[in-house]
Order: sequence, then C-alpha cells, then structure tokens
Amino acid sequence: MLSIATWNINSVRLRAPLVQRFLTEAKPDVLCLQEIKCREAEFPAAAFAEVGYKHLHIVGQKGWHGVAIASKRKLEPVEAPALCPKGEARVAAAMIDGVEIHNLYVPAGADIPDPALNEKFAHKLDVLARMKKEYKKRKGAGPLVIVGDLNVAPGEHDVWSHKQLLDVVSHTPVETDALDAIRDLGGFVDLARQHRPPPEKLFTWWSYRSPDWTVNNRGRRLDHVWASADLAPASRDYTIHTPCRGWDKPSDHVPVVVKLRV
DNA sequence: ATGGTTGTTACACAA
Repeated sequence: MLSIATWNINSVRLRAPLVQRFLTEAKPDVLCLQEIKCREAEFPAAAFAEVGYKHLHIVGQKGWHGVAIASKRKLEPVEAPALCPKGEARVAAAMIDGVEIHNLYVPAGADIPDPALNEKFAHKLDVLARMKKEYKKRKGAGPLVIVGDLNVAPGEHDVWSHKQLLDVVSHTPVETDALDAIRDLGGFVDLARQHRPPPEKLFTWWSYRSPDWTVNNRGRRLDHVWASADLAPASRDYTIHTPCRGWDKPSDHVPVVVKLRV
C-alpha cells in the first residue's frame, strides 16, 4: 500500500511543528506540500528527517509559492511539465514505488474573474491551459497521480454555495470547465468523488477572513488527488483531515490523504 | 453589498 498526502502548508518554516504532528499521527508514506514559501536551502529538512521523512524533492523560491515532496520511501525526481509561463516554483515531480507523482500549485488568481482586467486571473487560466495540453499529450503513459492545490472547486458540491460563488474566483465557469477538461482529456479520475460521490459536500479549505471557520462551514474543495485511469481502481481510501484546520496557528488548507494498493 | 485574515517582505504584495 502507498499512502499519499497533499497539503497547502502556507509557510513550511512557520508550520514545521504542525507538519511533524500530522506526519506522526497520519503516517502517510508521501507528503506533497504547496506554498512552502522558501528556497531549497531554507527548507526545514531536519524536522522531516526527525519523524522519518528523509527523502525530499524541493522546488522552492524566495518568499512565495514553492512545492516539495517528502517521503519515507526512496524517491526519484523526474522532469516536471512546464506549467507556469513565469517560471514560478509550482510543480515538483517524482517516481515513488513505480508511481509517478506530480505535485502542483495552481495560481490563486486574485479577486476579479476577468483576464482582461486582472493579470493574475489571466495567468491562472494560462496555467490551466498548459495543464490541458500537457496531460492530454501524456495520456496513457503509465500510472500517474496528480495532487495539489489546484485553486479550483470544480463541482457544485465542492463549495458551500454554488449560486453565491459562481462569480467568485475558484468557482467561475471558465475555471471549472477548464479543470473538468484537463481531467477528462488527460484520462484522470477524481479520487475524492470516486470514494465520496455527490451530493456529499467536500471541503479542504476555509478562509482566514472569517473569525470562526466552523460557523456555517463556508468551505471549498481546492485541493485534489487525481489518478490516471489505470491506477484509479487501486485506490482504497480517501480522507480529508479536517481537524487540522482547528489546530493552533493553522494553514487555511487541510491535508488530504489517499491510499493506493500498488 | 462589503469586508474580513495571514505570511513574507521591505516600506506592499500575494493568497
């Protein structure tokens, strides 16, 4: 069995103790992090080694973005698809136990859902378009898991209010259509919905801009785990670690873990 | 309808 976790940590240096707690309690074989917000040399590698995660593949930059894969098992970095036109640290790829893992951090896209008025939204759509092209081309080329903060809540049960979020970046039709197209043309299965089909609501993120995240449960499912069609039947479990949102000084995202029989 | 919080950085910006 191979268990893979994904978590947007919003500064891995600030939250290294939380990561240690999660790894100690959940014990995934692999943890994919987004928004580490540091360079490779600044990554708190000792904190990971201390709890058994000695294999690291870090793609960082100063201050913002940045992704990393930490593993108990041997990891072989592989070439990541060029998804960001600005060359920001948004993709890390590795082979672990014969499974290719792509750890992605798609731009949030700021507030105005119009690419003509908002350069960041245009950037987000550009990254999604590159994903579509790359993964359509790669289809059928071996077992692949895509994880990460894709910053899109695709379905109406992936947000607290479909109607009220239709004009809100992360749930606009241009974004949700793009994500659906990437998944379908790439031949991927959304493991969350394989295990927990609609109409169950599933959230992995709750905004900091609310005094109490538990009030009205106004979340969104921005963090995803997709498996290539050949691998999806090997999926055995899908868990959202919601209590992590209530830990001291939390990330606004919580970890998601899948188990694969490989 | 609006504003709300957090992290990194340097005297805002990104989310």
